Amino acid sequence: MTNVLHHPSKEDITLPAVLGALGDETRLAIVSILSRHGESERNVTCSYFLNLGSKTALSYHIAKLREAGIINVRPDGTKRLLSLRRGDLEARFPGFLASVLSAAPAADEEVDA
Amino acid sequence: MTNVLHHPSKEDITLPAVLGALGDETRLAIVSILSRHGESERNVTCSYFLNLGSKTALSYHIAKLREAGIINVRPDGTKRLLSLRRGDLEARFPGFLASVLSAAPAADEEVDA
DNA sequence: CTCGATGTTCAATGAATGTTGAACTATTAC
DNA sequence: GTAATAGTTCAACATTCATTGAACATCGAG
Repeated sequence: MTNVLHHPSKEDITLPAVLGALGDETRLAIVSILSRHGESERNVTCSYFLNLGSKTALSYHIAKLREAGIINVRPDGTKRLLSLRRGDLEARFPGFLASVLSAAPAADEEVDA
Repeated sequence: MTNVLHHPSKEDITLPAVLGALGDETRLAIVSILSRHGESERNVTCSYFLNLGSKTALSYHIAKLREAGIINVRPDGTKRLLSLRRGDLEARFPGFLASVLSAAPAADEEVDA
């Protein structure tokens, strides 16, 4: 059925949805870590965050971030490549993402490498 | 009992708490309206927001904003004067409040004046 | 002191949230 | 083909969240 992942268009990203999505430690950590991985999607998949929770929980959180318009999820084989929607967020809420990221917790990323 | 309203000190304001508090339409509207009322507390009391919900609901939301460190609540007689903690928020998360406020919904403030 | 106004507290309620494990789909490797 | 890998979906569950109405506390005015 809905095999296509829905992403809100830039203009459909709303502030309450973004704030709500980021108001969770796990999701904030995902975004923070994601921001430290260069521009495009680079080998950052869902399982990259398994240290933050079970794969079911991650699926849930990542869907929330996607539906809020914060991240992009692109299927690549059996994996999903994740990336921050920096441009869209900056266009929609100038300065917002930068201020959040600069204040985001150090995010002791302990990754299963 | 605890007749004194607790406000977190500047350094105890955390990003997840702030994001969580702002991830609610009613509270975002309160903050938005509050930001449009000059610097200090100026005749802006809890009942100023009665168009946004019942007084019980407002008491709840205003307490949330206070506990998150977003607003200051100063008792004045039987009223409480509300004000944004602009300085503390700016010191803690530079640029954050400005970016949120500039993107916040127009806040059709219909006040019982 | 009594009244009216401003808010808070409490218990109850329903909705939304986040987590889990099992089952499932889809792709890749062999 | 089978098996392994990567995620999703589902039902169940516990927790938190937001709202309501009733009762209460506090202050100012008269």
